[in-house]
Amino acid sequence: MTRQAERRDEAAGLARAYHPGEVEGRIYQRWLEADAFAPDGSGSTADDARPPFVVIQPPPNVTGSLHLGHAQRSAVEDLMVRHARMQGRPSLFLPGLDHASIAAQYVLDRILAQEGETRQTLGRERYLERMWRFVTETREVMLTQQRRVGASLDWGRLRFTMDEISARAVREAFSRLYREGLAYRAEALVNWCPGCRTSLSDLEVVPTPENGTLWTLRYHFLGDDGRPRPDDWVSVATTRPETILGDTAVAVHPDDPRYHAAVGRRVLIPFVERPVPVIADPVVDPAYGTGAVKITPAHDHDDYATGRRHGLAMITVLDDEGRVNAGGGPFAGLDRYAARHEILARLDAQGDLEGAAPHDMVIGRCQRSNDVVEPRLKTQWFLRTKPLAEEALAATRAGRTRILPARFEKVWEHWLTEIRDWNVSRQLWWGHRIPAWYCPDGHATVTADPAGPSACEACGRPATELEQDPDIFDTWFSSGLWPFSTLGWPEQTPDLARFYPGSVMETAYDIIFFWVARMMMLGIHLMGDVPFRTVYLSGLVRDPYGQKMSKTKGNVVDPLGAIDEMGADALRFALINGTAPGNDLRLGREKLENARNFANKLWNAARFVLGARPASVDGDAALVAPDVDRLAPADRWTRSRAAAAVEAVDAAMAEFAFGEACRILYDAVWSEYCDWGLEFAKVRLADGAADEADRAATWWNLVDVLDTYLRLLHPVMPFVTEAIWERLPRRPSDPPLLIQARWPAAGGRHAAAEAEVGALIELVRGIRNARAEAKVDPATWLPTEVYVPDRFGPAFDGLRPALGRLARARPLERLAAPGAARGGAGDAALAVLAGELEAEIRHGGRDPAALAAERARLERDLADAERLLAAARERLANPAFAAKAPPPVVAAARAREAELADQVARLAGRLGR
RNA sequence: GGGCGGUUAGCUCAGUUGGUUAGAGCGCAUGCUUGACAUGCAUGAGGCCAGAGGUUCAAGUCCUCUACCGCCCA
Repeated sequence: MTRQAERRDEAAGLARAYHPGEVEGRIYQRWLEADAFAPDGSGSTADDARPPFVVIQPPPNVTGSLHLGHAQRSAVEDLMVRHARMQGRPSLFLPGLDHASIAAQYVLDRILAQEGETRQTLGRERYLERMWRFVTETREVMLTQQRRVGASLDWGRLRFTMDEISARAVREAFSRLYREGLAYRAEALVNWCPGCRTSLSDLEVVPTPENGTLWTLRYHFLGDDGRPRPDDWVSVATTRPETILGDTAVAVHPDDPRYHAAVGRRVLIPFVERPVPVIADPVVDPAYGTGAVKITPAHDHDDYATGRRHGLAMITVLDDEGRVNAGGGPFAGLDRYAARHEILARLDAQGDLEGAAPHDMVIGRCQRSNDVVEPRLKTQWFLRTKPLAEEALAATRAGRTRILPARFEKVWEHWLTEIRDWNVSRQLWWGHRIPAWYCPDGHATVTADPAGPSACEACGRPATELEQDPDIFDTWFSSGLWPFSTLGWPEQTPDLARFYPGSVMETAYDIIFFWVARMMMLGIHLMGDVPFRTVYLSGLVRDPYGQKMSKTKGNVVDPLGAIDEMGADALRFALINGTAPGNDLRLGREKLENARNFANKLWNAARFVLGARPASVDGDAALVAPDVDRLAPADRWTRSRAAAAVEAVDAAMAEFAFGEACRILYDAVWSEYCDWGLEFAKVRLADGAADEADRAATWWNLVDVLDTYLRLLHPVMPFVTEAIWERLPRRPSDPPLLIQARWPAAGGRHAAAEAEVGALIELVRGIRNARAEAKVDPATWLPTEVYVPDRFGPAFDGLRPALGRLARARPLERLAAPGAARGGAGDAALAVLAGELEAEIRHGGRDPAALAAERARLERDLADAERLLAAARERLANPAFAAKAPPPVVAAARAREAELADQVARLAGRLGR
């Protein structure tokens, strides 16, 4: 950098390039110190008469760390909140953390294993102490990361799903559901993870394709003497030979002729020597295996249903860790897979293993530990979801809650219609303990009182004889209360009255059932109103190849790394720009670089504006809206284009089209404000001949328009906009910080300026194009004559110096009449036609190559125009078009035809035709 | 098996209720240290909007079917 350049930078007070690392921490601190985040903070500029805007943040896992999905959600949520805040709405953005019991235990158990400990060696109490220590450390990681992203969360209202307020809400919710008969305890077949040693909800079981084996085994029929007949058997097919120990029947299809004679007879289950009947049931698929299947009601969901229909015994043969239990005869103590191996070997040895065939199957695995899920009979708490789901469905059908994008409504409908009861018991320690106490007679007493019941509700036995359920709740139960537990429910707090229901629930579409549905069901039931008006579902963030990011694949982009390198604004912009709601996003380096470049562009535009302040303007002067009459046409154009951006961004925001809003602003700032607005103004500001007041007006206009763009961009790029704004002159009525400032009001379009200056811009483009194609050295000034219709005259005169510079035209003369046809092709002038406007560039030379290029360009333009003209005429020639299309469309088509015809004529003339 | 989404420039993606010439970023080509920015400037090339039917004055956009890819549910 030259010395001179350095001095200029000092003068502007801004570094040559935007360095986010130098401003982000300081800016976030300023927001915090100003107390600008809370709706009722001392720095809030909200208008309390306006309706509040509430986003309760989906609480990330306390033991996790921020990934790009979180970053995107935070960016989107923060964008909505900052926008609402600037509109003067009291805006609450409530932060929180989720205890994520099974995930947290999984993480901690692995750490303990490294220390040679286990959950069991520590015991419940010490384990929980350890967990609290652990989450106290990890929670800071998450919170710091949220700040780095720039999320304007109300930290004073930070909540944790395991804090006392949440705990109270959980107890209260459960005891109410229990009293209403919506929570019940029953023995049922549940999904059991032997690794995590807990039951799981249906949603936590991931169906996984597997290359398994289908074995065929022989069960021998019992003879009249009660002994198995060596030569008389039924062949059954199974993928799980170890479960034969729990078999209580063999089933065939009632219409299967192969087995008519077998139904009603009895076979002997080997090893456990159990006689069981052959039954007929239509669920059996005769085409599967041999058409005869073994029935293990205690270890298979389908068999469980069959067993219940036929009143079969349910014999559990596996324990909590997936080992064969004492009922498993010679195999007791073996792991389920070791037992499988052993059983097959012994069946084979005794000639009862008939065959084995490869078999593609789907098995359930634990979402967390990936262990194969084992269905087991357990006594657990369940929620009756049907009535709750109906209320949730009614709410979305009536539009009391809107789901965006709307296509997810179908998925929503289907899931809630088919919903099954929700198993909420978990055999874990880290979570909310179920507030149910049992007396020796088996009566259950449920209470919201943290001290527990004083006596058994049913038989009056004293508390000392009661024992609390050792289980905890499914994490999603407490998460389901989040929209109101965070606001203090069940206490009727002022926050609850003011901020429930929330405005928008923003989350990724993959937890619509896990979480959104549960919040809806519990919110409507317990609060009497939906928890939020809008559900906004984001897409998933993927790597550049479309893969889901995961630690095991090693393709995870660390948001903090991206922020360090590119800046938080760049990350936010990259995560939102050009996205559509519910659509996945592939994020790669290019998008981040593009966003970083945009932030830098904005920074440099500000640098220019600040550095270009005319000497006559006091550096400390307050921003005054410039006198529009005094402005040059280009200034009015710049102003009007900003007004257009306000309109377009408002429209996009109203539809939650945030990606579209970003795109509009990117274009407006870069392609309009910087490329043309600043370039036009540059010339006027440097024009020594111009009136000092005119120069000041132009400069103030640049400041004013930049101020508008900073406001529009602030929700998505809060740091760089705030950093610029703090150096920019502002109105006396403005607050100290941009975060507190008002969103720009719509209005102020200037149609004439847009049309006139727009046409002149096209002319400059045409001239540049002609020069480039003729290989004119860009540095060369060429005499240029321009024709503009009279109505564009004043605009042309006002812009003449700027046009001259941007088109490298000197001298730049105005022709009185269209002149494109004058010279004819082949003279030493380049002809340019831009709409009604024309230019002739005198380049003097008669280089044959340049002449040929010139002619080729005009030929190409003519061919294009003719093609378009033909299309336009064909359209108009259709009588139905004029008859049926709306009049404005027809009028536009006619005008278009005339314009094209004129262009064709002029181009043809120029080419000597 | 049921449902949803995608298929638009070499790549990644926008495209609001059908309405002038389908856009962007990156990449590519050519040329530029032009007084904010090389994280930049200028100019350009590049698209039968997956395929086939249909509705309409008019279809990337609405309907039907097909193909391929992906996701969800069972």
